[in-house]
Amino acid sequence: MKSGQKSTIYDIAQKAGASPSAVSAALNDKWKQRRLKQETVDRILQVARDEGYTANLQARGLRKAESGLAGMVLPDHENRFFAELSQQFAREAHARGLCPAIVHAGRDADAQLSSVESLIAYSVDLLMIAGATEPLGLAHTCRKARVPHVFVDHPCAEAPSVVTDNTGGAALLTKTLLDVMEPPSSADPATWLYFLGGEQSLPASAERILGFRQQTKAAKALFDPGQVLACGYESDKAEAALAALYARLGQLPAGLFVNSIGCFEGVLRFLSGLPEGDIVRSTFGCFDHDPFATLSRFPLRMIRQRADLMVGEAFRQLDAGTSEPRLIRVAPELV
Amino acid sequence: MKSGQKSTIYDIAQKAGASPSAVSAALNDKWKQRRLKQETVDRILQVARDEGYTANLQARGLRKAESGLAGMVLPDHENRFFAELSQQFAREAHARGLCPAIVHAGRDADAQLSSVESLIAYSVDLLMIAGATEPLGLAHTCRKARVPHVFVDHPCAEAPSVVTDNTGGAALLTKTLLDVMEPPSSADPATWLYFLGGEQSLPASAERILGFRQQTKAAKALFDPGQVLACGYESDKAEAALAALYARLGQLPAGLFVNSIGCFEGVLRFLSGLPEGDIVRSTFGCFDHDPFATLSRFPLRMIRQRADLMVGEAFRQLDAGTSEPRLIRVAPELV
DNA sequence: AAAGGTTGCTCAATCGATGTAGCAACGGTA
DNA sequence: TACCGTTGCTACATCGATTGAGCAACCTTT
Repeated sequence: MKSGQKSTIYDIAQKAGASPSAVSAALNDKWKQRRLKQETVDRILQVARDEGYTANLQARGLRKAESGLAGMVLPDHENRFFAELSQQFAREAHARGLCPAIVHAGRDADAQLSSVESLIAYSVDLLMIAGATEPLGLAHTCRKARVPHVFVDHPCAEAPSVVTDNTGGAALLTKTLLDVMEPPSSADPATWLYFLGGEQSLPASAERILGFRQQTKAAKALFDPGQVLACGYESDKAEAALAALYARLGQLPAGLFVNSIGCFEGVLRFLSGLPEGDIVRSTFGCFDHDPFATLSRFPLRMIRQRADLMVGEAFRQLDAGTSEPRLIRVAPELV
Repeated sequence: MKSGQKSTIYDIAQKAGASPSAVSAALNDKWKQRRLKQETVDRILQVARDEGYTANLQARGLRKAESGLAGMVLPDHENRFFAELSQQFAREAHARGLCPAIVHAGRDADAQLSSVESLIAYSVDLLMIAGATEPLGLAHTCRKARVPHVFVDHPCAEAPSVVTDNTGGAALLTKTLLDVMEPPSSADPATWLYFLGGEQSLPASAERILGFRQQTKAAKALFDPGQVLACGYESDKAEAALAALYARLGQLPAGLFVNSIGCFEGVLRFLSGLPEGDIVRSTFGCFDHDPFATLSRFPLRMIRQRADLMVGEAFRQLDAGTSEPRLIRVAPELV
């Protein structure tokens, strides 16, 4: 107080005429087990309050070999879904009395690894990893350090993981779109439903494509491998791919399943150059959600990943203490 | 290694046939000052590498009375602007060799205070506070703990602060909207430009309203206090307020200055229930930015706060070590 | 009065890294 | 031979909180 320095249990002990151990016990509500008099405890707590004492969590962490920190690693925050994940993570961490430490590590595997190592060096009590580029290495590091960990969004084959039910979500969106469209005919590619965006090699995309195929096949609306345009995740690529499709068909396709919000941005850019009439004949869906996408001038079905449920599931895994691999799928919702 | 436990400098010392001090010196590149033989150092480093040693940052932090953590407190992440702030913060923290610890504290003053205290308890090396509800108390706590701190978005009268030039930005947006609209007439409230959202009592809103008033007055388009609808920041409130206005006017107003992206969401919800023709006669502006909003079905001018510049300025304040109050305004851009 | 139990506390080691102070061995100088 | 300087290292206290072990003082019991 006097010098503006933070006070320690030693200061408090002195002012309260007690020992540091007594102070510690009093502050941690362990005074009954340690058989301190109520009176002594009251005295200590009074002094602590007067001094504005707050524990040095590094010292506690060092002693107890834990930190009270909940670590999260994720690629970035510019994505609505990740933003929701981190928000929910912070909420749940708080509810467990942990302080969230969130690190943006980008998409680079090495950067992600160094972020994980750095969090481990702080003795984080748990680690949630979203959008891991190379999950196996990260899981290995976590296990070596005995840190409870869980993967979200991108699963890991060797650790508990929570992911969106991509196949189911894609199937749902596909079915919804087909229900709204005129029945496609094999003769005319312009009447087909196309899948746009993502990469075959990535599990998430692959699963969505699977869901798309299942439903189009069931509805006898799968005619050609060319219905799936896995052009990548960048908006530019999606814009270009759609432009090419438009040129080939001479018009927009009857239906378009857009694989991510980034791609959808590209789609919107392309559409903004078209006359109104061209657009209203088409049906659009997007596997991702953004409240502002409702702004579009045509009806749009969207799949919203349930960040809240996913984080909840992830914490349940951590609470359960399982470190065995396990894949949990959370159904997304149709908006 | 063998037991999977993390190794310490003591383990390394033993395996390398050296003392813990020597190990510490070697690992911290202080061996020249400590006069260790190159050979010894090499031996130590080799062992450290083999063991996969990483320092216990809590122990180091305890000893050095610092943590290598850069703390940030912000209300939430659902807002694009805050998301950008935190992203930029993480980048800059990283560039300084610090690990970002980002806490979502909501808008509640007590929650924010306890977040700040908690971060201080971890001996964060600096603290950036965005959107503080009651900055003075927070600043006081930081000063008492001698933690360098800076406020962003919501300024503090007693500490370095970086804010958007709200007045200037609002004036710019107002002027832009008025330039596009038909000249409003005092006789017909439906021809007016309205301000929607925010709270008079909050500095940011007050400044924006000031900028709005300046420009509408200059353009002789300020007719009535009722032109400013400070209904709060929630989308529901904004939706309700706009609905009420619509009911009163029998139509949409000629111009609408929406105070934040959250409010704009409410506006969009309301508009989605209206026929196309009703909307095209109005001019919209929003003091906030979202990439998707640029693709809306009506033209929309947006003010984009420069999170990147703001965080940069904020770090410059921290680097300079000034703890004296100082208010830095960063001009936003029109999109 | 000796033995045993309870009450109310304190001592001291511990966590892992850091850094000052200092020790031993050697070479050179007077 | 005694003295000093350099080189290469180690010992030990320290940061602040936690916690097992243990010590007085007091009260019962036989």
